[in-house]
Amino acid sequence: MIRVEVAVAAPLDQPLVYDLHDELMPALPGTAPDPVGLRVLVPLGGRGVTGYVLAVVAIEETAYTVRRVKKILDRSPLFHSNMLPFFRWAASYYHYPLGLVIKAALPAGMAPQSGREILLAPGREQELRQSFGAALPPWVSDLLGGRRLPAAASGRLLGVKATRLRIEGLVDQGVLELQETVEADAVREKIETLFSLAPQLRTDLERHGTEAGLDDAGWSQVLPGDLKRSERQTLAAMTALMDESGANEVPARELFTRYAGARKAVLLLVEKGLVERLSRRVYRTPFGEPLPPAPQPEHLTPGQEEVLAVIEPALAARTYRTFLLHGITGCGKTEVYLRAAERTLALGRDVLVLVPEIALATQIEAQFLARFGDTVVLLHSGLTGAERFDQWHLALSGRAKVVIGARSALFAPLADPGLIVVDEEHDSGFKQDDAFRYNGRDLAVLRGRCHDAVVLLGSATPSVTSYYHASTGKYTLLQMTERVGDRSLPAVTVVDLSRKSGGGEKGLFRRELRQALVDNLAAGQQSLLLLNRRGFAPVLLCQDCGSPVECLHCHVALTLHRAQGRLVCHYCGYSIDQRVICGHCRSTGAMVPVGFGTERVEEEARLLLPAARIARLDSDTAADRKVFLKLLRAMHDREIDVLVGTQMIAKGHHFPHVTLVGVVWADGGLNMPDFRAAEKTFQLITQVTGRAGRGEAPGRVIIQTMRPDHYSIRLAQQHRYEELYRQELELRRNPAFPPFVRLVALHIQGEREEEVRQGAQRLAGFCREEKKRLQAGVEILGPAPAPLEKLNRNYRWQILLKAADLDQLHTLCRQLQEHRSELVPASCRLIIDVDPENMM
DNA sequence: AGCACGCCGACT
DNA sequence: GTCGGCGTGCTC
Repeated sequence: MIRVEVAVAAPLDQPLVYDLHDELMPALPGTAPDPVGLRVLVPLGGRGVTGYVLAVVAIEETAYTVRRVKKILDRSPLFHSNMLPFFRWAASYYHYPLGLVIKAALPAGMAPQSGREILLAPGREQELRQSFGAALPPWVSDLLGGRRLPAAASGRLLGVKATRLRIEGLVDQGVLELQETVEADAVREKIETLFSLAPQLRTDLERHGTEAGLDDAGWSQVLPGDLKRSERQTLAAMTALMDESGANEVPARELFTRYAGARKAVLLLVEKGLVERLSRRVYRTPFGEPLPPAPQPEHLTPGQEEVLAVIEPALAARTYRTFLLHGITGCGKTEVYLRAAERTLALGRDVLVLVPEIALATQIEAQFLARFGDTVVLLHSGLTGAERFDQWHLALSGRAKVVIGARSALFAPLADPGLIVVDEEHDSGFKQDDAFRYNGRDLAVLRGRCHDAVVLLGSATPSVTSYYHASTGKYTLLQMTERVGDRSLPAVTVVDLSRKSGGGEKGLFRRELRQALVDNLAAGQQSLLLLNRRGFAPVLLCQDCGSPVECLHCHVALTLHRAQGRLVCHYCGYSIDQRVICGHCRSTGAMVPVGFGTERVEEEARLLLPAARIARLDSDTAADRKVFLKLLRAMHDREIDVLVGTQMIAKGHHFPHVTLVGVVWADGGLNMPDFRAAEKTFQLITQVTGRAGRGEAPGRVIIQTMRPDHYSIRLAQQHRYEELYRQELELRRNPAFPPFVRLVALHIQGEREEEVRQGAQRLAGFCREEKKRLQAGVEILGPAPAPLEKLNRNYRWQILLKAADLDQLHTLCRQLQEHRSELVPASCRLIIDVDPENMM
């Protein structure tokens, strides 16, 4: 028996100690296996939960009774022990329980809990039937029908008080039984059956066979005489298939497709020892038909040469270092990533490539696949559970050397990452906004440090924070200022929407943009139209009383989605039919759409360009990855003239035939209560601007805005990143915002308004006292209702903590955690958001 | 997170 | 006087 330390998949801030008994060990192949990294099912209170073995410990005396591990859930560890410092650090930095950090790091659907199945005791049908009388609930009928109730259904029944008592009563009488079970993992490995010829038969065939296979006479020399026709045909099909594939075995599926009679016959052949049956793990792959990769360039640009000359020695040194690669759009950053990856693989180390969203994985994936073939795996939420599970195992087993993926791929089980690339490092998509609020980019830097790896952060518009780190020497700055092939950055025109315009200027497009769209279509070129808001109109107003239609669960206006005929809440997903009656004045008068979204842009574009092929790309149309890929491909094949979309069309895509980009309304983001509003606006405009003129023809960009003089728009127009950075630094000095201070946001949410408000006030009061006690230089802002005060039925308040010294914030957060139960009622949730990205 | 235990209001 | 509501605290 050994004693192990286990992080359980529950919000506990301590690992727990369990005994691992020898009789569970046979589940593990090999001698003296190291249990670290294994999943185990452990008792916790009255149930069984998944835990992760952290270490073998030599604790003898304990103040509590040590319980024993119920079950080992894996045959081999799911992560290398070298990941543990990383997990631990992430847990303490983000004030999130270690067990849940590990759960988030592993593929989903692999943290089973124990449940209870209800079953009928033998011979007690009568009593069960009688106790319910005439009207049998469906579950009772199921039991009488000889079925046992699976854990999920049983859990639902036991959750209802009255039913629970009734069931417990029947259990006491011995009519029903409860049986503890563990749900199976949602995903499992896939095993394929293959058949091969027995060695003896194979050598015989080789001796007698000819290139063209055996004729009847040949077969009869080799084979026993008493074979059925179907057996002979099976062997013939097998040899034919093996000839085609050049392999020594035939997958059962292929064999049966070729010759259906083989299903039975092959079993006879196995019995007779002529054929052998094998099984082999197959890895389900998510690679569809890849986009056509750009060919590998023969020469690197001087800019690429220059930065690689710095990166390569750092790779060879095998020490931690972070580079910030600031390269303008179209300068060929991807090629730098590819060369750096090549170098890393040559050193025998692994490569991790992170992109902010799945859409971009597709582009990068095509390049990496073309260059590195099947050492590449993909990990992101667009994969099915089974695919992700298999891709994960390919990395774990060391067969895959390159992992490409979104945020969560950061946890990929590569044994020895030597290079971690974070593309579009400024993108807020790296920040996860659910319970475990980590920033993928920041954790990538940390992981690099843990593995002595080079971290390469790339962007055309680096985040102010990263650029600041580069200026202080924490990161090394690399610059690329020339576009590939000497292409110039496109000319950008700003159109002032606030100026009252002359006749014929109704609608979304002003004269410049209308004309440009018409001309560009006539020239046979592609155009992009960006508006960072989906739907048809963001608000629907009652004509009589002027009140907007709001979400039931959130205090926000519903967005009209005309294509679906529905009003949709963009925060919680609630939706109703668009034919509503005003809830405020009950007027049945008309409801008027106000404002505009991508659907409306698409509609206006169709009116303006009736002959054009127009498509829309936003999270409504691209919800399905297949549809998304189809749209991208259609764009590449020039089957689309005008692509309308949200920021999704702005990021990273290489569209060589786009020569016009129109930003329909650039100000949306500027009105947000977010100190990064200007930075984000600059990034979005610059990114979308970069989509124009990536091919032979030069590009042109038209930006429509109400605030043509706003510095973020003016500087984006002039391609002046450095100036934007300097402006932002000045603005953030006072009042202080990152990078000069670190932030932690405390979110308190719950269904009862008063409790949330009071909890928030107690929390803020506690913070102020602790600040005094610790003499900390922490600034405490709030409590204040969150900008979206009610969301998903929850009232939300927040407190913002600022400090120049991060350690002081961490100390304060730890104090908070400790006194959490006294401060916030159990009905409210407290979320600690370290380095918040989204201030809403 | 879930589950057990313990204290108060509405009912037999 | 009991049942069942939910708030409080613990889990190796």
